[in-house]
Amino acid sequence: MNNVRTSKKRDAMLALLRSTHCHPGADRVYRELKLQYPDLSLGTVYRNLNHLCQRGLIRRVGTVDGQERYDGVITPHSHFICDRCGAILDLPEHSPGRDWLEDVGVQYGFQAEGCEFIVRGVCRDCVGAQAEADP
Amino acid sequence: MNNVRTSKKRDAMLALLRSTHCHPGADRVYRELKLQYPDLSLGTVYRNLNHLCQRGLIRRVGTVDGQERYDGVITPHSHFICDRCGAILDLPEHSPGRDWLEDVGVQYGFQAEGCEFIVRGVCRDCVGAQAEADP
DNA sequence: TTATTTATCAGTAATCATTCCTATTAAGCA
DNA sequence: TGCTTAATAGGAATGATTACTGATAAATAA
Repeated sequence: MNNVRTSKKRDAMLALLRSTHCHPGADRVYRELKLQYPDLSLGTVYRNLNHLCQRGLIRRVGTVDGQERYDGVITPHSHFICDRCGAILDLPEHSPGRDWLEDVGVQYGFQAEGCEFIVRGVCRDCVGAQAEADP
Repeated sequence: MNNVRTSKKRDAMLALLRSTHCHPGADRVYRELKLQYPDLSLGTVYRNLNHLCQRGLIRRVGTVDGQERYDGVITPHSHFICDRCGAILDLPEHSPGRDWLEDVGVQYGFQAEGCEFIVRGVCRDCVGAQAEADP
């Protein structure tokens, strides 16, 4: 007796998120898997994204242009978000010393579940496009 | 000739954001200033929040329960976000060494505009509430 | 001060991401 | 093979944010 059943569509979502580095949003996941599963519903995509997050199999990266973005790679690493085109890049891990997190946790009385470091700016492609436009 | 005029409501919004540590969202700003300016419009709140962000006078902190949250204190510091009640706390600054940011910037070709470190978990009040519920 | 220009605003409609609802399907187990 | 119920499709509902339009008021000059 297990209260979580296997689901081909959910498995496909997890596989898709694990195989890409573009940190897609719900709409992107929906459109890509719709090709393989023509009867896929957008509600199913959202439900399974939440389901996978709750089980810790994927992570929310942040919202870009009002859309939540997801990451199937859950090993510790940082992210760069391009404010121009919305691209999200993986960066090497940057976390504070465990002592820093413990210190502020004790000082402020919170229980830390996780932490992330996010860099914002303009990505390589957008910098290049700007350079071409401004001679 | 200046293309930015002073506005009592915009000034009041900036003053409110600078005077509080709760990192309010648009709705909170609207409800608080509605007391002082009964004819305040929600559209004005959103327009001015974007306006102040573009001028670098306030910062977006992140979305909590689907609502964008804002910070009027723009000196470098980190944030803690409570996944239970949505509270956002200010933490001391924690940034990587400038060399780290420059190194990854060169490596990945991006121009960094800013970076932030976010800790998520359960805040002191919610930990206490949980302790009371579970004897 | 008065006139002119136009940034700002109130009010409301529209947009869009996300969630909720209900009947239906199918995964796991006996 | 049935039974139970998690998972689903489809669509309606929600809610934050934006867009639109006519009115208002801040800066500047006459």
